[in-house]
Parts: sequence; C-alpha cells; structure tokens
Amino acid sequence: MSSEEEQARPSESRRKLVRAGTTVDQMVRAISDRIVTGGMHPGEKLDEASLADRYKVSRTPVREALNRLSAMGLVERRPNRGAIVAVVSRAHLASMFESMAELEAICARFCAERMTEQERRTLEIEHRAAAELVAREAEADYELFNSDFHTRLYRGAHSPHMCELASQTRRRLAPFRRAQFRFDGRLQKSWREHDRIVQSILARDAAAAGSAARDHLTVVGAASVIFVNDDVIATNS
Amino acid sequence: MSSEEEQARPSESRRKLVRAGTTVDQMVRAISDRIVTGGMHPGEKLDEASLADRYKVSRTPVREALNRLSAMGLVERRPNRGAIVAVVSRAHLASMFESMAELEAICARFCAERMTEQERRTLEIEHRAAAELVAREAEADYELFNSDFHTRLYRGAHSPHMCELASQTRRRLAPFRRAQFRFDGRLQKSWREHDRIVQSILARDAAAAGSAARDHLTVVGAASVIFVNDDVIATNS
DNA sequence: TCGGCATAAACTGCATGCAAATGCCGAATG
DNA sequence: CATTCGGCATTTGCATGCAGTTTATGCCGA
Repeated sequence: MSSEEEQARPSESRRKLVRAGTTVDQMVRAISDRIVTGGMHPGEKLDEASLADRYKVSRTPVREALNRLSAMGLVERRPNRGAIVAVVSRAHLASMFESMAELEAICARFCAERMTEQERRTLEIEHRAAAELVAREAEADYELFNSDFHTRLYRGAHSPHMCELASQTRRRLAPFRRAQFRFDGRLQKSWREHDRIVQSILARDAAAAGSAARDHLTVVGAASVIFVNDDVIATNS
Repeated sequence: MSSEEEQARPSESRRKLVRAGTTVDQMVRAISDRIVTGGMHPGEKLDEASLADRYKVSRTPVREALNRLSAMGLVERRPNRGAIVAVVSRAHLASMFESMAELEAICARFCAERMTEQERRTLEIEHRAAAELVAREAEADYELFNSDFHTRLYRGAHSPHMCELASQTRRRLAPFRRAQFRFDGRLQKSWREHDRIVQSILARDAAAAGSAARDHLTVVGAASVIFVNDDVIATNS
C-alpha cells in the first residue's frame, strides 16, 4: 500500500494552500491519519527526529503534536523514552465501545427531554433525507451523515460537557470504526436503528431513546471489535 | 493575599529535591495549583514569557505545560493569541456536575453487576471505617476517604475507559468542589448517601445503585454551583 | 472630537543548539 | 560462564534566537 501521499511535500506548502493553520495542527493530522489508516501499528516507535525530517519541520512542532495525540489517547508517551503508537488491548477497546454506548444513551435521553422544536424538526428531516442515501447505498455519504447524526445527538443533549466527552470518545474510536459500513446490509440496519432513536426522541420517550441508542452502539461496537481482532491488534508488535 | 510562595525558587532546585521529575510536570503543578487555589481568576491572561521568568525556566516547558493544562480543560488556548485561565460559565459548570452524576451512576450500576467479592468486601469495610471519621468530624480525612471511595467506584466498574472519563471529569471539577464539606452536616449527609450506594451495590441492585449515585452527585453539584456563584465566577473579569 | 490607517511594540510559533538521560555493547571480574 | 560496571551512541528535554502575527499607539484627515 502506498500510503506515502503525505510525505515529501513541496516545501512552499509550509504555510500556504494547506487547509488549516498552524504547523502543529498539520502534524497532528498527518500523524493521526497514519495511525488511523493503519500506516503505523500499535507499539511502533514514534521518534521525534525521524518524524521531523520526514515532514520537513523541526522537532518542536512534532513534540507538541505528539503531546496532543497523547492527550487524545492515540499515542503513549514514556518520559525520556519517546512515544509509541498507543496499544489498546481488546478489553480496553471493548470498554471504549461500551462507554460510548452509555454516553450516547445519556445523550439520547437528554435529547428526548430537552431538544427544542427546531432541533427535533431538523433531526427528523435530516434523518428522512438519509433514507435516500441508504437506497443508493452511498456508503461514503452515509458515513458522513452518520457522523453528523451523532454530533447532533450530542449537541441536542444541551450539556456541553457531555457533548465533549462523547465527541472525545468518538474521536478516539475512529481508528477502529473504519470498516463499519462494509458489512453487508449494515447501512440499512444502521438507518433502522437510527429510526428507533429518532422516533423515541420525537415521542419524548427518554427511556426508549436511551435503550435505542445503547443498542445501536452495542451492535456497532461488537462488529468493530471483531473486525479489529483480525486486522489491527494482532499485529501489535 | 501573599500567594507568592512558589515564586523565586533558589535556582539549584531546578532538578534536585523537587518531588517529581521533569520541569514540565513542575510547571503543570505550579500553574494548576495557582488556578485551583484561586490565585488566578478565570479569563486572566497567561503570558508565556512572564510565567517563564517567574519560575526561572525557559518558555518551552511553559508552553508544554499550558498545552497540557489546556487538554485538562483548566486553561484555554487561542491560536496566536495566548492562553487564558479557562472561563467556565455557570451553565457549563452545571453541565459538568450533571455529567459527573451520570458517569458515576453508570459506574455504580456496573459495580453492582461486576464487582468481585474481594472488591465488595473492601468497599464495605472502608465505608464502615469512614463512619468513624464522620463521628470525629475529621473533614480533611473524610475528604481523602471520599476521594478514594469514588475512585474505588470507578475502578469497580471494570471499564477502563469509563474509569478514565470519570476520573478526568472529577479532576476538572476539583477547583469547584473545594468547600464542599464546609456546609453544615454535609459530612453526615455524604456518608448516608454513600451508604445507600454501597448497600445497593452489595445487594447487586444495579438500578438502585445508579440512582443513589446520581442523587449523591446531584446534591454535591447543586451545593458547589451555588458556592461558585458567589466566589469564583463573579470575579471573572 | 472621532474614525481610519500606518507604524511600532509585544507575543506567539517554529527552528536550532546544547546538555542530560537512557539504552547498548563490550570488557573486566567473581 | 554469568554478571556487573563503565564508556559510547542515540534520543529526549530545555534554552535561546528569529520570524510572522496580532494588538496597541499615534498620526492624519474629516
């Protein structure tokens, strides 16, 4: 696999044309992309100097990026001994999915109780519109919609901190959710599960919304943990 | 107020005698201490150069410390515009306490279902022992026990990630929970609330444990938010 | 007197250099 | 032959310097 598309950027791109600002941000994206897309395996060493000259920047922004990634849980930093790609055990991964399910359950409950009329309308409209993506089997687009859907759920809970926790956990799970929609019929199943959540929210049935969201995530989690078993964790050293 | 006890350290202390290793760690502790103990007010500017020469280090470790504190949610970093002590609105603070309540409810539920016999025994024994602290009105000691109690709850859930989320949120709330036990009779109330949680867990009644934990935190949160209203938030600029 | 613009000061972000820490390898010793 | 100690190489951690960006100040015109 030629995953080297980011490597030898023409040096003029240092601060022009590249989407978002600061060099550190770029490094965070570059490194996390490589980890997320499987370009680096858990346990692999991330040496500052190598990364620095691989991306043609100095060690300082690399350091900062590694720190941020460490805060995000994607890499592990050992004092004086460098950083490695975070090793997540199957148990820990399962725990993350479990937590995600619980967090979304809470958000869904809050949504049922607290969403404004406006938010409910938007939620329903967007959800209905997504049915078309399912029919077309537009996986990439659906994945995008899916992301929005969940974000909407976090926002609708009207609890900034809960939203933050959920988003954070979701980001951290991203690497392991990649092939989620590759499973046959997963698109349609996902939509139906969403439907159950949406209907419960619209009916203001908090308990039902909670269970629906929990079940939805539990299914996704199980699928992903199985997936990971064969593909990522097995290669951890 | 002479809160300048940390300022002009003899320079030899750079890497000797100071408890834990790296300069960055010291900076993190120093700055977070000042924020947590009210030495700095929300919104106040944290200028790298000033901090650097206040603590007689270079800007680099200060930068790293600010980044970590930003990840912890204690300071806010604006690109190219420096860092300020995080401003938490009353709404956001309430949201944090609410989330904390939900997280602990989940942990308590899991504890009821998953704790080992050993863990249950320890939980009960420690809890019983704390009754003595209540009788003696040993506030400081009880506060210590209280911290352990909650940590035990997070651990007992047997979900590493949930434990992490709970601990993280708890740390972040620390600044606002300071005077929690100053309220009259709070010690005894706290113990009785703990008792309800413990009994539910020992009875393996997940639902009851969840509600008990949620109620416990909801009370604490309400008290602290009120407290904050008069003391911290009002002085934010 | 007030608003807009240009210049200057201040501060952040990145690069580079140096010192301390860790890990490795070989040699000496029990 | 195994173990431990010391030097060497690599790598992290911190200091400092420079460049770009933001913010403050002052000047000019209306």
